[in-house]
Amino acid sequence: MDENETDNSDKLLGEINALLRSPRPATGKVKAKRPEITLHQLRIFWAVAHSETLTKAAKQLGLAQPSLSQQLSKLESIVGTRLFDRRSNQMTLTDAGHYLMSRAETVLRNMRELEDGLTQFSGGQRVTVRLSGINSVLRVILPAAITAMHAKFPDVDFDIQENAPGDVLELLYGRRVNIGLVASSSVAQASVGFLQVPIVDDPMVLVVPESLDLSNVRVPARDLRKGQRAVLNQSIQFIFGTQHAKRVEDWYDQMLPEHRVAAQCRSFEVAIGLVRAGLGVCLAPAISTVAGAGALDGVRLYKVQSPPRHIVAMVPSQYRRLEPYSTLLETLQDVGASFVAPTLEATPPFLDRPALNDL
DNA sequence: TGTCGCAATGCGCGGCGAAT
DNA sequence: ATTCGCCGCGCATTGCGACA
Repeated sequence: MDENETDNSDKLLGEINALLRSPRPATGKVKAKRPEITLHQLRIFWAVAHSETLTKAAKQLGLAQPSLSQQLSKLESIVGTRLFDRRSNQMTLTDAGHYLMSRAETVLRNMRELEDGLTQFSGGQRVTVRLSGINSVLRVILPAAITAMHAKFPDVDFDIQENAPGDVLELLYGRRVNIGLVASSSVAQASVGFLQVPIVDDPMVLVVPESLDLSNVRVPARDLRKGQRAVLNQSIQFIFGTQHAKRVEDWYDQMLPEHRVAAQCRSFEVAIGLVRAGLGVCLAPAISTVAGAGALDGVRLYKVQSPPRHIVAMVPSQYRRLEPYSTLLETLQDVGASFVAPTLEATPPFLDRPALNDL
């Protein structure tokens, strides 16, 4: 972070308030205290702007919806204009709202960084690392990393949120979490001020019902029975974001040109259940196949010639050298390096060709 | 007499549930 | 989503007793 940005944070909130102070009326002996914009109001404003409804924002903040309504009303009365257009089930920013939004983000970001920066001076006090990531990485990589961290930093707590990749980035950019764990393909472009620390390469695998032996299949139409071909050509797509969904779809189109989408899932547990039941096959990241004992009964995992997904830790660049984040990143890398993918069967001959696109 | 510590009190703020 | 009434909490103020 730019040092000047921190200094400017205080000034900015002060300036917002100063600009709003109109000359006080001469009448009246007692000067009533003028209301000022508070950080609390800015946090609520930010949350509503991002979630677009008071109800969603209230859930996100852990407050009741009426409280948000009241705080927004206060903020609007201080500002002297509407910040949101109220439509049925949607709150959209007005021009004034957009103007405040750009300033509020700076204030909130700097406050968060100020709080985080001060943790290094907190001595024996407890520090909370806020972390958001996709389910599979949180389940497989994180536990070992946190165990190792507890040995080195017993006073560090973890606030862990499981989210879809888009939400992870949203939380990260809004400085509501310190670290995001996502696939690098989820990050559309290089984000200014953020580092991508590589954690683990996660190979893609094809999950099929146990009865569907593909080990010697060179031409499915010739080597498989009609019923087996039907199962192979029913894809159960394991998706999160639209970008990833498109790439997975391309892979199926190239490798199984006769396939049709039987189901779309957002959790591997559901997808693997459908595969086990014989509904179809599923292309999934290997890490997501690591589950509790017995979870992989009834299915086979095949290697595919598709580039691995790269799991990265997204962090604001200034955290790279700040404890305990720095050690946590190193620990995540150590755990990632020692990750052992489940035992996979060799790529079926008919799939033994490279896919055109990265997943 | 001035200072300190503690308890009681009042006020403002922000929370919530219910009603609209 | 907004409004209303109520409740709890935190803070400032006030009053009182103990002490130097």
